[in-house]
Amino acid sequence: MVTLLDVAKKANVSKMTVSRVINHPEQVTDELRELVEQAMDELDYHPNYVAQALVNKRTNVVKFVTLEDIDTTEPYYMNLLFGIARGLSKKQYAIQLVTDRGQIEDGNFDGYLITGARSSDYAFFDNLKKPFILFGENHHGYDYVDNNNQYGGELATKYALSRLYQNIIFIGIDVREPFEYSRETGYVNTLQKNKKVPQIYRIANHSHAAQEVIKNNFHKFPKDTCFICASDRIATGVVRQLQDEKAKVPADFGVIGYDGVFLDQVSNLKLTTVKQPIFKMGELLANMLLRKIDQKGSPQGEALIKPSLVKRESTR
Amino acid sequence: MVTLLDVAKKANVSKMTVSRVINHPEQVTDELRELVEQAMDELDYHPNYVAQALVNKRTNVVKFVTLEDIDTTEPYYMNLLFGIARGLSKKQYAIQLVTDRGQIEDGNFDGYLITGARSSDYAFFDNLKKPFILFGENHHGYDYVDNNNQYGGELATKYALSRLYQNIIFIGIDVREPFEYSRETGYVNTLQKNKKVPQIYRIANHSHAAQEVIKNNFHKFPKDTCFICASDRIATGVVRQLQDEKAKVPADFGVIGYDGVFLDQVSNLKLTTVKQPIFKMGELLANMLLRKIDQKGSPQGEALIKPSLVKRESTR
DNA sequence: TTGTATGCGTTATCAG
DNA sequence: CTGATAACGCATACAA
Repeated sequence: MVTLLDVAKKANVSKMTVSRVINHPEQVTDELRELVEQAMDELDYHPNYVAQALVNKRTNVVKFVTLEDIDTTEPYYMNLLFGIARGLSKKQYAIQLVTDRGQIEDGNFDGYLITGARSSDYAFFDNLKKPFILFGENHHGYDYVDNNNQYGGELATKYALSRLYQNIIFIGIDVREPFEYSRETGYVNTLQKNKKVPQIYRIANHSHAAQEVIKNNFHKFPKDTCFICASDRIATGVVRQLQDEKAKVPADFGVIGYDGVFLDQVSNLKLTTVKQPIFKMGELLANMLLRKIDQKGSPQGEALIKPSLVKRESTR
Repeated sequence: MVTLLDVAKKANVSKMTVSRVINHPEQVTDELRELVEQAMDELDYHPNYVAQALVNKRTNVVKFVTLEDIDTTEPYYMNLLFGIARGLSKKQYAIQLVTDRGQIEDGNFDGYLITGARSSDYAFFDNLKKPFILFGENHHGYDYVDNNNQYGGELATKYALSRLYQNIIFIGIDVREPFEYSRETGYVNTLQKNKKVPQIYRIANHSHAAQEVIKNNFHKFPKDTCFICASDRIATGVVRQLQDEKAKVPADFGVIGYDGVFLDQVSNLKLTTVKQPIFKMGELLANMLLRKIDQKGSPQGEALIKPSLVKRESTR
């Protein structure tokens, strides 16, 4: 392994000069700097992150915590994780996935990335001793990253209107969480502006729950109805049941999903959906946490990223 | 932060004794050992892994490399990753996900976990300077973990026979890789033993490719046929197309998938499938790599885990 | 601007 | 069996 000292010898300087070239290049003369940089190149020097970490009282590790009890096979999270990994890689940070709740405080690490947080978890956050960023909007002052859920709701609703569907119904998730209300708000606002009456169903986030609600209420849905769904899971169930009812999708009935990860593409009909830039969100999440760690825990605020509408086969 | 020295003071010993209690407890008298352990308890001492890593010339980081060009949203890998995380957590190891091929040698780490390797990658492995374990069978002497693919093929085929399907057809993936051949071998052997003639199609691993092959050949398939598929993706497509052909599944046609992660449950018909214990495989993968690192890279051999058959709605 | 000394928390080595 | 010392690679504080 090539160390600072090796470089220092080669460049005929002390190892501190080398260290400075790396961390505070402005403090060293151009002449020496170039000499040192050349030596680093020739020796293919790479800093030892472990040694840096030790002296900086850092670990270069962050924990990824999934609070939601969900199926971790949900592809959604895989994308997020890769985005996070990308963000962390710039500073050579590594991830520990927390699989047991008991591991949350275990070991050495510099901070948390937390996903699947519910309002009921807020008390828990206040006891955390290291900096953290949430994935998912909240309005209690915790730093977070999310897609702009309200904007997403608007996007879907406006598109349904533009395709001249006459009745626009929202099929939401029955959780009392900000992300859900924000999507609904985007839907409601847009309808009101267009002098239409909002109509909302709230169900469990499963395709069969969606099938159920369509089955039970199908007689109430006139032709030219578009369903704005709060997730692709729900949208998949809606499409499936509409087809079972021999309804024509997308000619008579439209369906718009939300998320745009994997599920939207395995559905029998490729879904029109509000796509979250999950990878990018993961990257941002990582960047924010690293900055927060650098700044010794100072607040980072919120970061909302705009989702986009992907037009496919479930709308006309 | 509580250090060795703090514990040492409290226990009135040198820090070396404390260190020994942790690493070589047999070298210290019972009396002192208990004293030290008590002090550690009272102070809630936890070793600093970074300092350990520095002195041991370790990093406590392993890289997770996905060579396959696949959609990283494939849920399969999420489970694997969580299994790996579990395995690594015992020694407080962290993961770096490699998203760019260029990052493979970047930074400091102790070894690799490699998935999605193809035969064409073998040359690449020989240049790796750190220990690695492959996920996925190979027969070139590289250490690996996989499910027992041949056993899985047998399992599916035997079950189809036991359900009295008369024709049993294998829909495989058109890659020349050991995992595929092993699954096929399990199928072929079982049929031969039962004096039936094997029949194999090989297609791309996509549901629409599966739909295609069923569509084009449907007239050749008599009632009482069971399709043994090399993946749940393929099985999903087969089911969908059979339904489109108005064929009765599972009464007249059976379908058995392979993998048992996520997809098998979102299919319209819940799939009978050969389920891989992915989480466990991930854990094993981590354990093997940690052991290999401990043993300075000595060979670990292969680890085959038996898959199991999950009986659901796509077989009678 | 550059170099020297010191310490981060741990473990190996060797002395007692 | 136990303790003092040095070392891992780097960065901060201070001196030159």
